[in-house]
Order: sequence, then C-alpha cells, then structure tokens
Amino acid sequence: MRVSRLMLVTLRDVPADAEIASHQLLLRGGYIRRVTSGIYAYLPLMWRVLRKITAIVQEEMDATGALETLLPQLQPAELWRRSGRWQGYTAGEGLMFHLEDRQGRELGLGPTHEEVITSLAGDLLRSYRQLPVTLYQIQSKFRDEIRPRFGLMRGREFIMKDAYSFHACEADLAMTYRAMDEAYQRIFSRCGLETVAVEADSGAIGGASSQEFMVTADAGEDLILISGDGLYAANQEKAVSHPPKAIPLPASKAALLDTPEQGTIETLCTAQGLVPSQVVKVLVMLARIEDGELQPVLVSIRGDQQLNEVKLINALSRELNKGVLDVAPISADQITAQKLEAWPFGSMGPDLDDALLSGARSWTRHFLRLADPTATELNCFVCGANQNNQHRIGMTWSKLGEVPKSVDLRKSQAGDRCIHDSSQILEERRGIEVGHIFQLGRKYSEALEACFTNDKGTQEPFWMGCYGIGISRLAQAAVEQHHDEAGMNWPLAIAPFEVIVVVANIQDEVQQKLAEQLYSELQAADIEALLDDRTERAGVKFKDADLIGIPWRIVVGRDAAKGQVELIQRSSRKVQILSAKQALTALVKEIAANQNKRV
RNA sequence: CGGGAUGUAGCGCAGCUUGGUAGCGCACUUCGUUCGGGACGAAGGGGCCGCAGGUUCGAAUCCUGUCAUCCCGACCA
Repeated sequence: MRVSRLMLVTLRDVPADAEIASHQLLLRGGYIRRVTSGIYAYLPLMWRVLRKITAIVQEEMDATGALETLLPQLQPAELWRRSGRWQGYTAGEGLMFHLEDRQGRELGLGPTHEEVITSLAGDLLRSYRQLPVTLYQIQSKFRDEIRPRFGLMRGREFIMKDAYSFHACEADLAMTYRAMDEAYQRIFSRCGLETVAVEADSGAIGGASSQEFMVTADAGEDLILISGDGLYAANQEKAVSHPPKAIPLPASKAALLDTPEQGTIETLCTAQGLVPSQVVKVLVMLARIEDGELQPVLVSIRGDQQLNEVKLINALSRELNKGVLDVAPISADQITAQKLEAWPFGSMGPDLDDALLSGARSWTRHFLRLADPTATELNCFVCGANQNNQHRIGMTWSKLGEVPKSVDLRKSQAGDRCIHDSSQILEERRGIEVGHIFQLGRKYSEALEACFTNDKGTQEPFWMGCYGIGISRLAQAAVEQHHDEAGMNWPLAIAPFEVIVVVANIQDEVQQKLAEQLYSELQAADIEALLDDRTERAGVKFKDADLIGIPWRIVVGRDAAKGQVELIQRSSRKVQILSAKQALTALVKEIAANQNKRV
C-alpha cells in the first residue's frame, strides 16, 4: 500500500477529549475517529489491526474445535424475559439499548448472546451424543455504558468475540473451560501482550467460577491484586485476604460517649483517642431487587476496613435468593422522601431499630443486617449509640443482642496477607480486562428450558460456559502497553503493516527507483509493506512513521546511489545500514522468526 | 444520576469581563525557495461562534432555556 493512497490523516495536536496515551495516539495516528460518545469509526489502519487480531482469535478458537457462527444483534425482549434479564438489563443499570418496532414489540440490541444461543442450542441439540458443542462469533456488541470513556476501552459499540459451550455434564464443561483458558493464553501471547489471569466476580452474567485476563497497564480501569509469589491473582472485586490485625480495645463497662461533630471514623478516633480498628462502622444501604423491591441493608464492618460493594450484592442475592440490581448508600433526602423521621447518621449502631423504617412508603420495613467478620470478631468495640452525637464504648456483640450474619464483605487491599500463604503479601497492579471466561452452569439452560436427552433417556438442561474477548479493546490495550513518546509501537503480529519503506526524497530518481524496487520485492516476499511515497519532507515522514508504529522501517535516502538503505526497528530504534538486498533478507528472516504463527 | 468544566474552521486555541458582524497556530490550495527528524516566504479557500428564544439600533459577547461533549463521583454518614 502506498501512503499517498492510504487516506492517512495524522494530527499534530492532541485532541482535547482524549485522556490516556493509547486513545490520544489512535486519534492522532488516524486509526479511529469518534462518531458520538463511546462510538468510533475504525479507519483503514485500525481495521487491518482488528482483522489481524480476529484472525488469531479465529485460528485459536478453531483449533479447540469451536464453530464460528453469526447471531442477530436485534433480539426479542421475550427471550430476555424468559432468562429473567430483561428487567435487569433495561431498567436497573440500563445496560441494554432497547426499542419498539412498528408493531409495538420490544427489542433489545444485543450486549451479549446467552439468550439467543441457548434457545438455539435447545432447538438444535437434542441428544448427549451431539455434545459437547462450542459456538463462537465475532461482531459488534452494544452496551449503553453509564460513562463511556478512554476511546475503545469502554465504548457503547465495540467488537467482541463471544463463545458459548454446551455440555452433558459438569466435568465436560470444566474440560472445555480449561481448553479455553489455554487458548486465551495463546491468543494474548501471540498478539504480543503481557497478560495476567485473575479470579473474578461473575457479575451480571452469573454462574460459578470465572477468570479474567488482564493486560497490565497503569491506565487500566481495574485494580488487581497479585501475591508476591504469583500463585494468587484476583480482581479487587473478588479478592480475598487476611485483614490486618485489630488493635484490641481493653474490655470495660459499656458506657455512653458524647461525640459531637464526630460523625466520621476519622474525627471520632482523633477526638476520643481511638484507632479505627476498635470501632464498628455501620453503613446503611438501599438494595434494588430485580422484582422491584427496595430493601434497606445495614452493614457492620470494622472501622479501618472498606466495604466491597460487589461482595455485598452477591451476599444479598444469596440471602434473599433474588437478583440484586444495585446497592447505594441511603441519603438523608431519601429518608425524607419516604416520610420517615431523621436517622442518626454518624452515630448508628449495628442494632439500629427497625422502627426507623415503620411507615416507609416504598421500602421494605425492616433492615437486612449483615456484618463482615472483621466486625463480628471484635471482642470489645466502640459503635454508634443510635442517637445523634452519641457513641457507646465497651460494647460486645452479646450486649447488642442479636449478632448479624457474618459474611466476607471487605475489600482486600495491597499489603494484606494472603489466604494461601500468610507470609505472602498482596501487591497492587492495574489492568485492562481483555478476556473473561465463565462456567455458567445451568442458569440459562434452566431459565430457557434448553434441554437434551441424556444417556438414560431423560431430559436435562445443558451445562454451559461462555467466553469473551474484547477485540477492539484488546487493540487499544496493545497500544497502551506498547508505545513511547513518539508514538505507537505495534507488536508485529497485529501491526497494520510489517514494514514501511520511507523514501527520504521522492523527487530523487535514484531513491525513488530503489524504493519502488524494494517495495515490489517485499510484496513478492509476502511481507506487508507500506511505501511512503508522499512528497513530504523526510522529517514529516519519519514523525508519521514513528507515530503510526509500524514495527520495521526501511529508509531509502542519501545512500541510495550506493545501493544502501537503513533498516530500523521501531521498538529498539536499532539502525542497520545494509545493501537493499541484505535489508530484504534480514527483514524476511526477522519477520519469519517473530510472526507468532500458530505452532 | 450527582458535582465540575467546555462548546468559535478538520485539529489545538484566543476573542466574551467593557456588545459594533470573527482571529491565531497546525492542516488544506497555488507559486517560489528549501529538502534526513513535523521548513520558509507570498497569495488564497474554508466559520448559521452548539441550538432556540429574549434584551438591544446592533449579540460569539448580556439573559433564559435546551442539546452535546469531557472530567470527577456515584462505599466509609
């Protein structure tokens, strides 16, 4: 391809709405253009990158025996109602774009395809003899994100590979899950990315075990915790660890403390000479349940610890045996709106009276009470006295009466000791989630009554797994992990072109001729080459070549008369001065050695 | 959804306080010089100043509304 024909539009200035390096570089390099918030056009260079990633994914998926397919993006609400997710995906977080057709039928624009695929599988797969089957597709997905950001990292329309597997038994599912894990490791490594596999929360998808693949990068949205020995890695949403030891509060008689203006852990401890681990913090939250119920929740946790909202949502789902859409702290305004008396914010104890909820307009009229073990394990502590500006010291759980149910609700943090080996300490890294694999179990097959006949002749719902890779996000993550001040630096396997031949001065006939010849030879050698034949000055072409990040560059310049060119590696900036022929041979060798083809 | 900010040429920005019909840099076109790290000179083209109302003889500028975009937050009461 000739750069003069490439519609290459590079920007010198950084677009004002791009925050992170990869987003800025993709815009500046003419790879993407924003069409509207969270929605991007993939320009020709980007499309080549995406096709390369796609090809690697297809090869590795095909190698596992998975079958490629293409499913509709417009999906009937009916199907989503049957799985019980219509409400959660359209109301709640409102993640799904949805619309009505001219007949008034409701449709959703697919954020994922469990429903469609499961109902298809139910129709097509009748016997255990047909199992297992894994289907996958690569196409645009739609999610009405609360806050799209960072270009392709969190878009509202994005390209994703999703795969779904169907099994006659759980053990078979586990086998495919492992095969997918291995395929994913190969995919990311072939794409030239450093990734970490971490334990993850299953979130809205549901199901038992799940694992995320994170591209490590400082700009990552996820916080991941990794043990020093590398044996444990988890998303912070999911991570477990030993909390730091509490500093014991000497046992004493229960007594009231006057605590004016001491409504936060910090002010309370400073004023009373306490440390946060001697205090039980009480948070009041409101959980929105999928059936529309609004359940007030009272959470007790040790004062130095933080609540992990994801763990809370999961615990609530288990307690109530119902889906929980979200939880949020209750505000004073909401209490007024419920026509309730004011609550003693800043002085609440674990035994806060349910009477505060009597007469609530739309809330359930009792608290669901949960406590983190860091709170329930305290022998003696300080907590709110349930009246403004008063706390209680010398409290024990027996003095409070009922002990709330103890479940892990705390957020693990860097510095915590690990569960698998308490001599290991958790370290913090940031990551970009590029893949996620789940063992779904029978959640969807049961809901959608997708069954097969087993070897005993009886009907049984499928065991299912699902496996996603964010293709467009992966492309940007690659830039985030591989760039410098001058521009992008694509891993060879996913670069839009493998080499760019820069003619320093296109008006110089000798240079032009040598470059053209080299360009045809490269093509003949099956190397994906760009020829920068623009009438720009050399400096401009060098800057552009750095920016768009082609892994190899051949400069045909002042030594062309001697038949010499420069061969330069983008990543190392290493320069070799060679004859055109030697350069070609060297490049063919380098590329053959580093293409990361499937082995 | 809450808070903050910003909308002026393809991109980056000034002008707005103190109203008088729009400017700078990059990019684009033409000519000349230059030609290995984003050249220089000259001459050009391109803007319902986000949109809608209002105030005014006159609005990019003042007022009201609205839309859009970006940032922070949406657990520690």
